[in-house]
Amino acid sequence: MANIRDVARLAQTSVATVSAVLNNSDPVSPALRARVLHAIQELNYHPSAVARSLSTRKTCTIGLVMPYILTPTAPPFIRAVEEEVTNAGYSLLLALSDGDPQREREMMELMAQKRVDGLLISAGPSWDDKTADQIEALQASGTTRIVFAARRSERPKNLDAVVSDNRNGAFAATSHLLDLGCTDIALLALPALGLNERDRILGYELAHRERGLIPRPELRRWGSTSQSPDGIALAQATTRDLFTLERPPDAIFVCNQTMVLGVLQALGELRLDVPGDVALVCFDDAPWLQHLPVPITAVSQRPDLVGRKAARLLLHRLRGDAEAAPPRVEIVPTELVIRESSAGRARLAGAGRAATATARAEQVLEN
Amino acid sequence: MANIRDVARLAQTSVATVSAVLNNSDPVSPALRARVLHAIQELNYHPSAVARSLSTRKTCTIGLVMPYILTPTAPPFIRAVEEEVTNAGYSLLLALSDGDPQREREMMELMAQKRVDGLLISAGPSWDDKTADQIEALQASGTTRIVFAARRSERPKNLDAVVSDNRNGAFAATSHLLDLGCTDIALLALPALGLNERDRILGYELAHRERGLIPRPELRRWGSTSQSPDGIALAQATTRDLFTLERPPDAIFVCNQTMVLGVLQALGELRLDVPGDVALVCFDDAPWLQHLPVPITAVSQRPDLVGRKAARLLLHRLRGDAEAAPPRVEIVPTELVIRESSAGRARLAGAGRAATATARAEQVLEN
DNA sequence: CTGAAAGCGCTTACAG
DNA sequence: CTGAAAGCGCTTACAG
Repeated sequence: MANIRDVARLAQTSVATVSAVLNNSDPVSPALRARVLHAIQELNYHPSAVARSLSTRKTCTIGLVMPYILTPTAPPFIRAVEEEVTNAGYSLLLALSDGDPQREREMMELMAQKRVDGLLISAGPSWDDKTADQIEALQASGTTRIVFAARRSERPKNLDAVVSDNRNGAFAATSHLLDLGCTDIALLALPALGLNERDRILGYELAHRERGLIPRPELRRWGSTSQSPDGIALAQATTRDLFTLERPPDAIFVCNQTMVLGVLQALGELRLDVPGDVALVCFDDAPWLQHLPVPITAVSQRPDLVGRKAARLLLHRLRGDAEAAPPRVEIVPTELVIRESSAGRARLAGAGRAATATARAEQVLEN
Repeated sequence: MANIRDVARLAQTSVATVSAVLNNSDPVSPALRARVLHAIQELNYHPSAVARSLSTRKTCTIGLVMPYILTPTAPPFIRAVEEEVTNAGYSLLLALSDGDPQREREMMELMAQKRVDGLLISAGPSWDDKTADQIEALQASGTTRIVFAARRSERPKNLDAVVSDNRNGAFAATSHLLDLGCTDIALLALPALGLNERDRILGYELAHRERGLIPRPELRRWGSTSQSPDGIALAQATTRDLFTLERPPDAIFVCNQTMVLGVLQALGELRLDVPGDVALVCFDDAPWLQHLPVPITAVSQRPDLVGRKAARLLLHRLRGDAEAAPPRVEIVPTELVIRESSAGRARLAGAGRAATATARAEQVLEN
């Protein structure tokens, strides 16, 4: 493959001049520039970004390390990050850790060796201190700017972060159910390993506490993060089990979309009516949730905004404008989109639990 | 940041030796190796992959250029690619063109400049000759090995490719509906820009032709690739329109998941029963499709296998084992998963179109 | 405006 | 086993 010297030779000039026309760094006479451009064409020359990076000590590459891509929020998140990064003239190096802390660390080390200019990290649910130490060392070495995106962790402290408002989303969902008069709200939670998961549980509890209530412990159940049939089956079994309680729930707050399918299946088998017998709210929205026979109330997230803001924050730091500004944690609002699976209950209360309602309510509450 | 010379100095040896312990390329005495390792620790040294790449002329990086990530098949595809690539010691550079040929070309040029060892390309729906020329030049320059993945194109010829069996998937779906006695099968197609889209239409037509039938032209409608509410609304409007025909369809083959929501919405409004009045088959499967009140028959794809095989093929070429072997086109089979939305019709035929069926059939036909 | 040369941080014969 | 040196392909003062 041709290099810059070949081009210089063919254009009868020096490599410095070729470099100048390549980067518009120095003025070059039109005639010479034309000769150079022609030589580039002729030789099918593609300047080596590798050599350029070695020389400039910048790779124009952003790394993104995240645990999963098979979640509903991952694709729009990645899409937004990629868009921002590309528009700023950077490339995106993607690494998926599958939630394995060991892999997470290896991937971060690799990103460091590849000398990415910035690193976007979505902390896996099993994020540990060893990983945090590594991040701190990386950050301290001063070569790579780091921002938590979508999933942060308490360690390291002093790291920029952009995440969804999980707590208020769960708080709004739970408050909504309480407002509707539900008294026994089951929580189908995700293993509380990460901050996101814990914040959803916290929101559920705060909504109760605010009214001087304490949710019954037996109503809190653990689901699975798995997007596969296992996740569905577990939610189904758990729901069945909830209705063997002496005092079964009159509402269920489900912490992810996959589990909703299992819950609905179980409720169908038990011939329980939504929302007549049980109100339902889901964390995270999707088109199909609103096109079900009984549209499901959902906490809608904006993973695209999370990605966009995280990328912009990182890029902003990289430009050096805010090099040493104090770390910033941005919380992207979530929205409660109220649909029949919960709202129908208000009407039913008036009508003394008439037949399955058909009218569709769709209001939006912003946090 | 410390470099290899700093390490050599601290360990009181030469850079060649440090390099040797870093790469296990040459035997080094245990004592010296320990000194080197200690110096590396001490200096928090991360060898520069950039410098290494310049020297070795290999970046251990694979590029992936694809149009969309917001489709149901993209995430499992990317996941599999990333996994294979990572396990082979490579990194993944991801670029999303959004289907814009201009961007597609810029991204490919950038990948070339970054000197990726291999390139996985998912041809956008608007793939044009200019892009094909560029690919050919890239391939000819001999630095980057290229494989079409998930979406190929007729040009350039002689390129490795791994794609889903769109044609047979559509063929199986249509044949299944014809076998059930459907005579007027509407096709809700996607704009026929890419090979994938055209193959689905082709499969629909071949199934008819095999029986000496020719589908009525007014039953073929164009939907949208959009995953947004627009895509749903268009499918909804189109479905309504289909039932203003003098002779409306008794089955609909829908070419993607998003459109199914619009179709179901329209059928609901028209108070048409699935599968009693209209049988329904969807290209591409999803968990929620089988948990709907009437589970939907679907052509199930294996985007993960497509990604895995494409990555492996590329990696295999890179290892040089099959450097110059003739190009290979792998077609990954699709499966028809038969559910109530079509299978129910067989039973109804027997029962003289009784009330909505409730039994669930789930068989699998392999192509 | 243009050109010769040092330097970015590695690897890899090559000589000892 | 170990060390000095050239080379990978750029950029960037620096001198003309």
